[in-house]
Amino acid sequence: MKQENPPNIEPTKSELEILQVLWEHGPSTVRFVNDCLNEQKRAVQYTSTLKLMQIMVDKKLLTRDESQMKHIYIPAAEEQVTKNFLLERFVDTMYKGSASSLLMQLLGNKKTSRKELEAIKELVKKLDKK
Amino acid sequence: MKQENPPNIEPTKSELEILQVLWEHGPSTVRFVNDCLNEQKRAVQYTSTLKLMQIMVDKKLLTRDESQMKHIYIPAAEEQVTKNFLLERFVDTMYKGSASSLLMQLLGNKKTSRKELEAIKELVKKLDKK
DNA sequence: TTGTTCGTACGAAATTTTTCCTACCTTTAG
DNA sequence: CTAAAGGTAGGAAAAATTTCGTACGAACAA
Repeated sequence: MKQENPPNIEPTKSELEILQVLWEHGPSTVRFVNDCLNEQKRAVQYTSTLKLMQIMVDKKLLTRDESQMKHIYIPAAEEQVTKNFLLERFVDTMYKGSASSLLMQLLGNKKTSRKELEAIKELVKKLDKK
Repeated sequence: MKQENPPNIEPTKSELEILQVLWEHGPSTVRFVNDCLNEQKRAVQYTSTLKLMQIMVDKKLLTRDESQMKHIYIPAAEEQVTKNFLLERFVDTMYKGSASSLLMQLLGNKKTSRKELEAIKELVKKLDKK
């Protein structure tokens, strides 16, 4: 059964990058993750990625299927659960836990596009109807 | 004249804690910041805080007034500018730049209180009228 | 004056995070 | 069979971050 609890340990920056690859592409081999990182992010040696992912298993951030020679790595917690956890920490530290403060900042941000604003309005409208 | 640009360098976790004290209380001495950290966060030696704040001056995250013996430290960038910068990075890395995705997550979060939801609705209503 | 308190500067140690080298095993092409 | 390619394991180095000890000067109370 899948782990639903937030990670006990906060993923580091590099660990988060790996989680993101796995979230986007599903359970993967080290080779695949490493290739993604090299394409999308920066040059990094295969064994570096391997090591990091092994550490993440130790930390219970990932689990892995060792039944094949090419191990398959899987996030230990659901994407939404982990993201929720990180978002909450972000809101707490940056906005003293006030989600509306965060939103206000978001709305005041010039780089938040008109399209985004429309989507946000829609969201809230739907919310109102409930 | 005050620096309005986002920090060239990303503040580390500890550096962010210091910035938050300065944002909340305004320009302060090391002694004051250190006391705050010890109250609000964790035990930390005076010279550790001093060192960190000196490093932050090197990195241009802070400036300081040395005209008195007790130096006064000041964030180099406006609170809003830095927070905007960090928020944007957060949205980019966690939600591929989609602010509405973030909001959706926020609204689905059980810990976002009813009160917060109301505040958010108000915000959007006001936005609509413009 | 003198010693205690409080400040800064700075080097270095400790810790955490990231990277990579080496060894060795399995699979596969020739 | 053999060599090459590709996999894991693990130690250690490198880099980044955090912590603190020591030195030393200024302020201040006795």
